Amino acid sequence: MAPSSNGAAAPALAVSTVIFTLRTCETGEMKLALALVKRIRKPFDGLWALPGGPLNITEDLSAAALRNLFETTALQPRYLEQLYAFGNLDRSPGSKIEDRVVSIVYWALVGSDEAAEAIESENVAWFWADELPKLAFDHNLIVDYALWRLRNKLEYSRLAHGFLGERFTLAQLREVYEAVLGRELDPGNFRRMVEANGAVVATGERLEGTKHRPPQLYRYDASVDLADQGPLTGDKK
Amino acid sequence: MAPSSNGAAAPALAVSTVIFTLRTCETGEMKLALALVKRIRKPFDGLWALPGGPLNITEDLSAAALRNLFETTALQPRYLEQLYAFGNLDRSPGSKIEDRVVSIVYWALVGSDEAAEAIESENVAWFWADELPKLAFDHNLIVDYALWRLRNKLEYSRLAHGFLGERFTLAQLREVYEAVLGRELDPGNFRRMVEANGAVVATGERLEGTKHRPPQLYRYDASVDLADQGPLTGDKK
DNA sequence: CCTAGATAAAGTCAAAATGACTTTTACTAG
DNA sequence: CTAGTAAAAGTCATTTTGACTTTATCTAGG
Repeated sequence: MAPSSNGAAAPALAVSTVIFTLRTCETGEMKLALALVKRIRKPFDGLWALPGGPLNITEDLSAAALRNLFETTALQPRYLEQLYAFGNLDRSPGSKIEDRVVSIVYWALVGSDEAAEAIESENVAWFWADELPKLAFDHNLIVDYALWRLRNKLEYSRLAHGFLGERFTLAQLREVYEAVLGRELDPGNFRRMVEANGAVVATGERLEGTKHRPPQLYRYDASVDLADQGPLTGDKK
Repeated sequence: MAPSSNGAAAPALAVSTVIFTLRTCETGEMKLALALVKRIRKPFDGLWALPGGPLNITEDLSAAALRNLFETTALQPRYLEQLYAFGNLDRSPGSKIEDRVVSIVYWALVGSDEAAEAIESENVAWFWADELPKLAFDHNLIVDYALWRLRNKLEYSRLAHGFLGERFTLAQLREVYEAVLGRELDPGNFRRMVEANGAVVATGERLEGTKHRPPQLYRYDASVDLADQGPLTGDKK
């Protein structure tokens, strides 16, 4: 059961994370962004890559993802889910077989208000999800898959909450959906969908100071889970 | 990038597979079954477990899954997909931390005709998915999650093909759906759903020898993929 | 105070999808 | 020729969906 202890060579194990947030772009609309780090050694020296690192032997997989998320951005995510284990032989062309790494990749959502306080530096930066440069290793493929999962999950879960604060208007919630799905949604139909779903409740409060009819503030019903956390937290109905 | 080569202890990596098939039970109806192997050493000596083993350094993750599937049952699957990476610290209670194993688990579908020829022995056997004994490690949790995924994927993909031969009647296809979902489906509505979906085409041939009106034989439209194979094979629309 | 502009919130309506049925067809067995 | 069976086609009321209209409630500016 422990190949590394019987002398045979074993692939190394790393954990990486795709960290999503929503940020306001030049035109004023919300857009999906993700955090990348610049590589400072071979292979792919100088290219941007997903944050990640080795898994400590005393650390759960998700704990490793949280740790490297915190180490790179100084943030705690609102949502974290395992994405996929990437282990193809050709994912680091030119590397020696002894240096083979299997990456277990997580994806995370960070509140857009908090993301503003995230560390940014020469080597850590946010990129628009639809304008990514060529990334190191197979990381473009990984990001594409993470985007696909995010968009799919949004429809039948409370994922949007991962980007918003405790209280929000339906227009804000709709903005999140529009930014993630990349298309406009009809406000009336969106309201009907959200109200039928039942995961969101009106607080009775209103958001003041708009230059139009003040909207209701809503919150998520705490009895509904944020979303499917994988097999580890129950309730697959 | 390679923690095992810099002296720090690293968790070992293994690949396991949940192998599903459909078999006819005593009452004559199809039921979902899965292949298990009996453990012959500690921990969990004597309990049944998912087939699996270490990942060779020169082997892709899916190749390792195929290899251990073949080694235990002498079968090739019709469908193979990565399920999840299980790496919790407490998944092998009583084991020493140095013996920690992270398992990347795949799930596979095997044709019901072929499954009849699979190896069966004292230590390898098929179990009904709804009548499993207590399994080794966290394998009951893993199987539950695999079942959940199977049932969810069935609805929007051609997964059922994984259990059937090239040509099949709509009644046979419906039987697969009923066995996997565990409930009866209306034949008329099922036909309408399948025809609207368009993944299945009539061959023009009929199945003779029934004691009623002979049904059309259908096949899957080859231009449609069997199902989502994860991020590695494109086409997430 | 009145009006224009904005968006919230509610409502309308036709088309499409769904679930529960019925009818007709084409075979086998006796 | 008849009964039994399941295939295949069709019916129908309900629900869901997408596109759209109307009304309500605020601010800003005259």
